[in-house]
Amino acid sequence: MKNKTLAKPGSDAGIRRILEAACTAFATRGFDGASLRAISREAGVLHTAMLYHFKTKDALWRAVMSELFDDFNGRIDRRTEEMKDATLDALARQLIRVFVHFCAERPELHRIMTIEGLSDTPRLAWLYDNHTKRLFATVDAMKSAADQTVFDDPARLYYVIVGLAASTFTLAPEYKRLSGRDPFSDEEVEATASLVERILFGPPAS
Amino acid sequence: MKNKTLAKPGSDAGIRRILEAACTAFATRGFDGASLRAISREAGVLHTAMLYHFKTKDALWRAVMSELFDDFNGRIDRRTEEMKDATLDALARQLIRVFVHFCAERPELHRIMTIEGLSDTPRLAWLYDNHTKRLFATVDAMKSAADQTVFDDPARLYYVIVGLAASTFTLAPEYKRLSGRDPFSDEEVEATASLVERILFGPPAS
DNA sequence: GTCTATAATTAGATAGAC
DNA sequence: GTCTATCTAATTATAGAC
Repeated sequence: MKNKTLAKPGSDAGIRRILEAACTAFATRGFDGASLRAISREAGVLHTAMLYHFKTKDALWRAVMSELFDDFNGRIDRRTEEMKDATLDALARQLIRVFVHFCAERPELHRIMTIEGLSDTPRLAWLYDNHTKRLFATVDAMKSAADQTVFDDPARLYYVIVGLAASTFTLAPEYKRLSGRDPFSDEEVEATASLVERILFGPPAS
Repeated sequence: MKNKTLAKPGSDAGIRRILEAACTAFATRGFDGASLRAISREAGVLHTAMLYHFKTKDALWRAVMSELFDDFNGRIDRRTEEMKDATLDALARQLIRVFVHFCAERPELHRIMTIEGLSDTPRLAWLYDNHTKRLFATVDAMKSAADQTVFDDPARLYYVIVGLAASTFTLAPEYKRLSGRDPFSDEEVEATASLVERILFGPPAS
């Protein structure tokens, strides 16, 4: 037992704070631009404590990505379960909305995906094997709900969805300058969701 | 006159090689990830010679961006001049194709725009004031050619165009893994151009 | 204009006391 | 598990000989 206090010093809350700070840092400054020292300062721990928990910068980055994807996949799975009796068209429209709302709530995932997709690194290979493949499969499952004469290829459909659904959130600082609006506001998120839904599946039936 | 030889040692060709190497480096590894020493090694010059010509890393980055945008704007202006007697619909379709082909030929521009759009830095402010505003104006001039019931907002239209036209080239390493295809091949570039044209303006009249 | 040398800072990572 | 101290290497940038 030893002197087990209410909350272990930095173990639990500390690790969560580290993951949060690392997530923000990797998403805004990229893997190279984010320094372990800056992340640890933000999280309020020493950078040596961070290295004790995560061994290397690479391992910290992978932990961040796994946490983000677990969150996303959980939301997709729950909505799919809720809609198990619905038509494919209704399911696809709902999953697109889950996707857009996730991009708005946690833009870090697609920011990091965008940064890492730019060049062929071991991190991209790891992402592809561990997470991108599954995300792609989720998109692929929706393909027959979209207009087959326009979206005939699953890889292209994937980039249409990501490009349309994520870009105003991913590039929020630029979007704010261009539009004068906050892409994370309720109205803007809804506008994004309807735009993507309409382009992919046409006007809603209702 | 002094001893002016045929080609000055590194002035002309050297500066072009530096700009090329810097362009590639900034686009694949980001501003922070691209080191002056790696760029100079790639360009075959000493990093001190580079600093002599460009003073700072920031100034080198701005020179790269201005060169890229000058190239792009020149192509848009030339095509606009060539089409001065055409309908707006025909002009808009042509400009979209210029845009897509430019993204395929020089993916570095939108790769760097994507990296810099992620967070609010002095570089983003500089980009916006010096180049993005004009690019946005070019897009805005095309807006009445698109379906007004779907693309009612110029800022959203901008991100639809960029998201659709650039993403397979910008994220080429990821796209290659997902699709097994080379996005820069003639067939893929044409497929991208037709997809964007179709989504924005509908099936071609001819 | 080019090169060597170096300043000044920061990076990721390790060792060892506690 | 945390903290101090430190190692090695890399970074941007400058000074000054040629």
